[in-house]
Amino acid sequence: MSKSNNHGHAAEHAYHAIKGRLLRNEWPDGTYLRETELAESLGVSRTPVRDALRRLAVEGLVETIPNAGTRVRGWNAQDLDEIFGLRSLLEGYAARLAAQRLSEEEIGELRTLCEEMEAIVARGSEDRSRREALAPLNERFHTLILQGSRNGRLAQMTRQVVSIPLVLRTFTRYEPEEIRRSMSHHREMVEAFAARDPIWAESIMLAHLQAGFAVMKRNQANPTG
Amino acid sequence: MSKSNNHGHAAEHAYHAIKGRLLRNEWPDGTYLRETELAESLGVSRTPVRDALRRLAVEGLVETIPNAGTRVRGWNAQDLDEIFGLRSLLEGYAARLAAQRLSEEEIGELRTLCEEMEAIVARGSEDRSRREALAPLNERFHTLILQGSRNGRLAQMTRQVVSIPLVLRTFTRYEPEEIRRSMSHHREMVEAFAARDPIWAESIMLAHLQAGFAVMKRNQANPTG
DNA sequence: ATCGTGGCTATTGTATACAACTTAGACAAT
DNA sequence: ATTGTCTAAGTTGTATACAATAGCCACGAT
Repeated sequence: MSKSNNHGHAAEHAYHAIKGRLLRNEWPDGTYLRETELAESLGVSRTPVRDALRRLAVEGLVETIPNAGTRVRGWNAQDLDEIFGLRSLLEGYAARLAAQRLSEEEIGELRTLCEEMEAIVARGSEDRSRREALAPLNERFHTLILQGSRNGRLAQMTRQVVSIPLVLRTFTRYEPEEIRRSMSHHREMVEAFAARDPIWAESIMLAHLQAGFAVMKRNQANPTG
Repeated sequence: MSKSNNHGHAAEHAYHAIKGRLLRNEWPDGTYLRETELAESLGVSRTPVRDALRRLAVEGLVETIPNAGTRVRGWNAQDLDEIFGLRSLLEGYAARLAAQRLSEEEIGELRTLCEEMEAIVARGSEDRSRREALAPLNERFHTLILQGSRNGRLAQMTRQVVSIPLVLRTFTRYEPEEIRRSMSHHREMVEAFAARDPIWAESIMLAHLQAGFAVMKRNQANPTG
């Protein structure tokens, strides 16, 4: 039997639904998200929709203008620089802490993730499907490191910052050499963790993110490769 | 004519009122903040109160437990370590960026703030009143640096992290030597900015925060000096 | 005596009704 | 032609009514 009702979950549902549509880029930048409209399309009232929009505003995905509405937030080059600077700072710090705090089991799982990702790359499938197979493993890899930092606030803040560039990931194309480099970074990071070397771990994390940023910037410049 | 009504400001009012009471430590840790109660005491309905509580939960001052309520969040030693680690990371980064980006006018204002704070210290009034006179100037000093980083998200994140230790500031006693050291840090930071030296600026900011943390930890150990 | 069960109360979550503000457009005056 | 004002529609902000959940206490069964 399903629950007789959806009570208690409407706000959560609205949040995930709207966030999903934002991450899939379904609205152009600047679009006003009308509460009534969203409420009807989701089958709930305006109250939980407002709740969800406020949360998304905190995360920076939309901006709320008092008495006028909330609209989809777009990012220019400077925004991307800001976000990437913060992300590097936070994830670099997380890697530094994680090197001292990850359990052997967690390091083992990171190593397994490396192997799985390398297997996918070795299979050499079409670009789009490979990216879709890689994404959840890569996300798990980074999430494990955040957890390994044993700093809950750091993990939460990082998730906030990282959610924004996700919007752009769909458009990013990696060259074969760049994929290999990314895999190599993951490998080396695990080694740094195993060696319990915070500086090594942080450095390679910074290089890893910086390289990814470079790829994204190149793709922003030439949108349709 | 005053505005005929307070419409449009109830949520904002509720937010500031509740946050103020939280920062003044009016409720013990773990106290459940009942929406109806707060609404009546503020003369508004539950709707804007809920809004305010959600915002405060994002900032980490309270925690919301689904279907049970939101309660005042307390911090243990580990929480304080986490918060301070993050604050150092973020404000250090801000100082590094600000060294390259602050305008000459802003550096001038920082220098003026130093002089004003030193004047207050030289006056040598009673500890409590001195602290109250110093606090807004010190806050302005740090805020200027955050703005000078020209990274809005960094400034916003830092404000989030910094608001929490504010709760504890009331209990913190500085020894004369510590006050002098703090003033000296401010001075040196301005010099680092004037020299446009990011590493110097970041280093002295880290030392400044670390020293403040040490004072707070000492006071936590012996609560009533 | 203890454990399980059932209803009761208090509180949160959601829906709806209403008030006030913002904005756009038409019309008039200069 | 341009500017200002007024009106009206649409949207957000707030209040209130209602639904449903969670925790607690009393009560009964074993």
